[in-house]
Amino acid sequence: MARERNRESADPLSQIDVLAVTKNCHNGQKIYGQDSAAGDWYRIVSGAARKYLLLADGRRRIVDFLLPGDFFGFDIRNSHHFAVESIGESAVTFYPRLRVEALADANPLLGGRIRDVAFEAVSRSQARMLILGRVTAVEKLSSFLAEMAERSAARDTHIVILPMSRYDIADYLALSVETVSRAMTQLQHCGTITLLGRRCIRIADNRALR
Amino acid sequence: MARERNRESADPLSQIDVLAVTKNCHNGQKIYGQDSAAGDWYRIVSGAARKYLLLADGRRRIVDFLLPGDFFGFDIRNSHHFAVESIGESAVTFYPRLRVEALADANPLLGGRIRDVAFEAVSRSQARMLILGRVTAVEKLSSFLAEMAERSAARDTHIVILPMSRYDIADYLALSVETVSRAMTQLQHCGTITLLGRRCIRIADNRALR
DNA sequence: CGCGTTTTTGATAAGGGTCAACTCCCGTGG
DNA sequence: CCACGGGAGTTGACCCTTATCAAAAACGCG
Repeated sequence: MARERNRESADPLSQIDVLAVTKNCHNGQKIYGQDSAAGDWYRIVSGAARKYLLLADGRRRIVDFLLPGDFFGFDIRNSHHFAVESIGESAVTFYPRLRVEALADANPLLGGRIRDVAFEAVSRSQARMLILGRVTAVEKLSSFLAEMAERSAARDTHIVILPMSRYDIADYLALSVETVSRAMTQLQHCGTITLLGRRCIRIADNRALR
Repeated sequence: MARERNRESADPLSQIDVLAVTKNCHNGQKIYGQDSAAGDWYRIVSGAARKYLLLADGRRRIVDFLLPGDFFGFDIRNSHHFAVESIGESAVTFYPRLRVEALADANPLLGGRIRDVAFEAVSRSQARMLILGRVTAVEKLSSFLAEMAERSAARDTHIVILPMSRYDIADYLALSVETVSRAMTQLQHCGTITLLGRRCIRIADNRALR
């Protein structure tokens, strides 16, 4: 009985799962691009993805890293056309937008949850802007690592696994790869972090990171 | 936004106006701050406002300029607490959040429109991130002016009136005031813009701006 | 083991921050 | 009406951070 009540009081958001299809993506595979007819919303199940834009001069700007649980694809109608592609192996759920909206229209609880998800996206986006607004490279990288630690705080908060390459981080922070690398070693020398592997970091001094 | 208001004689969004109160704000007046109980959504009617955050080191980061028609206040539950204050004289409408949500629950069309507003906020936020990600000061300022021209394209697209000070622009672009000023004169020397007044700009070469 | 990619390290030059001085604009009050 | 004052905006000089070019080192994969 108690279990059934729990199921009923479960997140209304799970209602839309019946409409969804989940696909596996390999490294670099495009989930959606500029050309996409864009009838879907998406959610990362496992792995990671990057939302990016190629500038006229050939540079690449990554505007968001998508991690498990993150929804995306709200910005389709935006004048700037982003593309999203998988980082390594990942699993992504596709939600048909029209059918989800129809369901939301019929169910206020679900509609409210979708609003919340959108508001969350706004919050994340503005938090990211604060990172970009920081002055020095070390500050930018520190903020980035703190953000990653917070977002992937499934288990040990002190260990952060970075799914993305240094190039990805550079394009995200608007820095050069070399500067990212230098900032990383500098943080290690200061004793703020410890590099367990090239993409695995232990946060030694959480306070210094923020 | 203005276009959408004109699109149909009865935008479902106008339903929430009956719940709203509009207030006049003077220069620098706080519309909401960290302490706010945060039971409201807001919309700029006239004038402008800045959404900002004071950093530990005393610097100020402006994450958004609010212009007529813009909704804000969605991010109240965010861990980063922003404050919003009026730039010059402005008029702001206050919408009681709970009552608006109740209305949205009862009216799917309204709920959908509110989702759209939230999605728009995401889009704007990501467009802003692209500006911050630009490399040189001239590029940043160019993008900013282009954004302002587009957002305030009520009448002549070529004339842009900046409600905010150079200091505001600097804190928005993560530059120093001096650099903003230098970039402004540089754009003028290149013939891209013409300064009609200190806060009034004519865009001479729209293509060069982007 | 050897090759290519990723990451790190080094040297140089350019762009922006900082400090300082100056000009412009606007409102105030004599 | 004009002088004054203060904030806003501009310009200049100097130093520090970062991008860029270049190369070496570490790692992954066959």
